[in-house]
Amino acid sequence: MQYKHQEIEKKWQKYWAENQTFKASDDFSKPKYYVLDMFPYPSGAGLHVGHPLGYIASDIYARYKRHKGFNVLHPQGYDSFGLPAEQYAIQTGQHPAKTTEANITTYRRQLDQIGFSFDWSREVRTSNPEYYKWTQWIFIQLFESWFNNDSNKAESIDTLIEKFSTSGTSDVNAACDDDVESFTAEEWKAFSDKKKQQVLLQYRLTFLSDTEVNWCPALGTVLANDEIVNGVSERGGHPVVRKKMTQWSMRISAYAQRLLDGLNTIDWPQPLKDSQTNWIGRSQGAMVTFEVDGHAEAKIDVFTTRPDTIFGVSFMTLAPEHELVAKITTEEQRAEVEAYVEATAKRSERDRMADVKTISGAFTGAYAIHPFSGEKVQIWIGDYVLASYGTGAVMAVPCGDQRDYDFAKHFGIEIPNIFEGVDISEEAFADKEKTIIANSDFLNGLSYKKAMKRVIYEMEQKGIGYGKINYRLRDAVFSRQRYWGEPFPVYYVDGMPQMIDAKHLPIELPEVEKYLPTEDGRPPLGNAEVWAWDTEKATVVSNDLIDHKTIFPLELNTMPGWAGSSQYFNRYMDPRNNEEIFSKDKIDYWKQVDLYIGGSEHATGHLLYARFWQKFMFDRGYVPVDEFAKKLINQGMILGTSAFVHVYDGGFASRNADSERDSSKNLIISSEVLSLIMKNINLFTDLWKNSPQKEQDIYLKYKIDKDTLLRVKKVYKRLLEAAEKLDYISIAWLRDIFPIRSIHADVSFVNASDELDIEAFKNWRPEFKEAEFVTEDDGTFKVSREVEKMSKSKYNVVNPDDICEEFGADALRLFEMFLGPLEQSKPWKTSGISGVYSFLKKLWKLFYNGDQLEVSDAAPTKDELKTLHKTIKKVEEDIENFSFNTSVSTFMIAVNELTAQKCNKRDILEPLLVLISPYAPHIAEELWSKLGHENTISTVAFPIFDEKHLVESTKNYPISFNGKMRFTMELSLDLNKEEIEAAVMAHEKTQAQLQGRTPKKVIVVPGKIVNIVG
RNA sequence: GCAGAAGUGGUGGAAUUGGUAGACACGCUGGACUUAAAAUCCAGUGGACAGUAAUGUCCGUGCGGGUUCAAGUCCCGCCUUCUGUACCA
Repeated sequence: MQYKHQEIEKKWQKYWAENQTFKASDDFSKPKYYVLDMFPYPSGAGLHVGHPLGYIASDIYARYKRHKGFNVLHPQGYDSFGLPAEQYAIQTGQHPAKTTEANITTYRRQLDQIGFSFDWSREVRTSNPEYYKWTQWIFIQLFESWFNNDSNKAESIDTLIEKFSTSGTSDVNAACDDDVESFTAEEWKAFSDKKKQQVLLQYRLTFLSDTEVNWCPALGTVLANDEIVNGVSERGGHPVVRKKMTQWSMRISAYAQRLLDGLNTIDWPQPLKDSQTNWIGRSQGAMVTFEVDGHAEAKIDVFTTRPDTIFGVSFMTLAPEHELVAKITTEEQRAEVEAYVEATAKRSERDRMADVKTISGAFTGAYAIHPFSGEKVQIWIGDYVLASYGTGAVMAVPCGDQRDYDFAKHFGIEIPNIFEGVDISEEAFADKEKTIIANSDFLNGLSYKKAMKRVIYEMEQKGIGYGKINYRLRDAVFSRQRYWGEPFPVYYVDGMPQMIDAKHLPIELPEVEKYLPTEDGRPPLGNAEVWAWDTEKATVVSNDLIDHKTIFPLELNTMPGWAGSSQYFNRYMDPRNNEEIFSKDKIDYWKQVDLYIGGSEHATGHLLYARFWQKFMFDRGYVPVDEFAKKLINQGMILGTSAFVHVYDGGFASRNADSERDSSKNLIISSEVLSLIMKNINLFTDLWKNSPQKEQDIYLKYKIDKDTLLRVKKVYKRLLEAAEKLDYISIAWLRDIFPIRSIHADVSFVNASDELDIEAFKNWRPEFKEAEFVTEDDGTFKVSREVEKMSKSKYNVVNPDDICEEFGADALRLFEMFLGPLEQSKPWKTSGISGVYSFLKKLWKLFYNGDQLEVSDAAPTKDELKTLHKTIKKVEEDIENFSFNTSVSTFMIAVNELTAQKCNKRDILEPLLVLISPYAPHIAEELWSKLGHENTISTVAFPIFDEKHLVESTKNYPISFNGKMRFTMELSLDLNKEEIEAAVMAHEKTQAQLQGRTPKKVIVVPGKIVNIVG
């Protein structure tokens, strides 16, 4: 019997589905293991071979853990709300639910054919009402919570109301809006109901606020910071402008410190932790208040990380958008300031970012009062100060900050030096460690650290400032002006948001005619006709019925993409529960994800938001741990190996002098021919110019040998012939230049030896139908290769369907792992797959002799046992270290050795199959059943490594001389150092190496190496 | 600019604590089988030099130094590539 991958793989995929082999049980007595892949978005393009890489790795690990006796949870589902389906709906009018469903079907088929051990009974889809019911539920919980800075955790809003009614705001230390007012308990009690709601909204963990948002006119929506790349939308590259809108936000900033601290408790890749740390952007410093001269009511608050340099302040800079600008600008300066403000507003975010070098600004004419010295300092505006960071104002210390320094130099502002023994004539001095403060009153002579402490103390004494930790992390905008997302469970009474009672959830997405924003600029849900909340019947009713008494309008925004993916990992633990988000006993058993695998692009989006929600859920007692994923691995990207053909792009020598260059007549040159031409371009030009030279002179002039000249002449002749076929005389040869245009060829037309199927290429690209192809000497045409991202536009996409068809899922799985370390990005080359495919055939042949299954029950030999146990050891270590590439090599070595040993012993082959089964599950199941087993191999115990089979009595010692290995020598491991040395010195080759010299030293490391020095 | 990762044959990569550099595979070369091709199998394959040959010598892990009996691996300085991030006060 031959190894027939197609038959075998279909058979076992069917078996697994029918027997629900990979269904995770809720048997709480077994140890659990939770392996999760990052939530896939089912795109219309389907999978390419790069996508399953992480899934294969996690699947191997999941299967391995089953062999190790764990109750494994390995679910899969779909992040099925999202922009592409909606964009498609706008273009075609098709309901996004429909296209999403179709995409999921394709996706599922592709996943199934790779043989993943997913527990599909737990599948979730974020766009299913039964699922988003719980996304809405969490939103309500956030609304009903506030963050108590004193307890450092989220609490029910009731405890805040309690505080307000007993002691007003005096006892409240909360994460809240900046502009909250203070009141007493009596005042609180006297507030109207609406006023109370307004106040509470400033404290809730999800809240409405007028925020400056990133508005993308082309997409008609607001984008989060991480959805913007270089000032344009990540999706589609559309421009983004800043705009004020009323939006739901999430008070993630309350968790900044805990999100930072939590990073120390989880096993995540350092680069990922670093980017979260950066994103959170903690900086320690002080808030300082500056009075403005002549404006008693105006105060400028600044945040600084260098309060120790406060005596170096020689001016202040406000962001052009700062609210005080208009107020304090003097009449003389007004025209200039207004012109500058207008000019900055016009500049797009992108321009501002691209243009970091240009220094610009304007003097307001106003002066601030230095809080310590009482001196007057100029107030400027400049666009290097960002309105959105800190307070939108800085105290400028030109001697200690390069940007302030540059600004001061540019505008001729004074640069006082407050550092001892430092020259600041060329640049600012920012080295904290070497700082000694001078010319600074009470700070003179102090180091950075001491000055910091002292100055903050003085500020607090004088009431002009205080020590503060600032975070870059902004509250996350949670509203999107989209159709295809979770609706908010919110209606509005008198402009105040009200939560719909959790028992009425889900609030389902309404039907709309058009998926675009309404004509008056409301979000797409503004098109819905049945979108009002009847508080008496507790149901969604027609908009006509809105009376603002019992029937109210519903929220028109929807939730962002990250809403559904911030809780799905917990929902998988109990996905069909309609009573609770998950039951307590299940979350207590499964707890958290043990291994999470996915791409690094989610570093500051999904992975930060999900951690935030988890911490919130932990605070409110819903989950037992405050980090959702113990260990995380970023799989690298699989890149494509693009193929290029090179089209000659220069002139031709024509028969008819005034004939135009005909664009349909092309010369396409094979890659090795091309490099010969490039290297010897001047020789070709000389050949064309017909300057006859002696061969000897050519060799000398061009420094080439006879063979090269011969090749050059051959190629030259072929080029002439090709030009002639195109009706030209020749290429118009130019000295030093051979113009070419490189164009992508579809990789499916190229074989393992980089040879192009010319006919296929011509059919694909009809404009080259008439082109002449200049081939290699052997008549083949070679493309050149380059590694690029895998993408349709580069024609280097490889589809896993084709691979599964031709080589099978097992080969695909093995090959993806074999390519290289999981975390690294690496290029895909389909030709390499033949290696793992023939490995599978060799494995098959260990069991089959022709059509005959031949497996012996005889006792294995010592060598066979050694091969087996060395493989067990290595493979187990590899899996534990996620070094899957090396275990594939190990399998190959094992099978090569067993083949050489002609081993067909059951006692060897059975454990070998278990080892291989996580990697190549189909062939393992098939051979396992052929050996007479009735049950699946997937839960058979992993073989146990036994050291005794690897114990050696001798060692083949490498004998080196001055560190260079010269020969090896078989010696007993029982020998001690002296005996080894004696044996080595006695060896004739040693004497030959020494040539009579006496060694200075002989290093003997028993069991390892011998090194003779001298 | 800052942060992180990585530079090893023609290619992907291996060498887990400093101890035989290049495992395993692709590709290539030669051979067997075949009318032929594919598939399969066998042998060789880092470079240079010497030798009919067995074999031997030298060079070799981005570059330059250092530590060590011994360095791809450790230390110092530089170069290149990739990834992330950026007027963050």
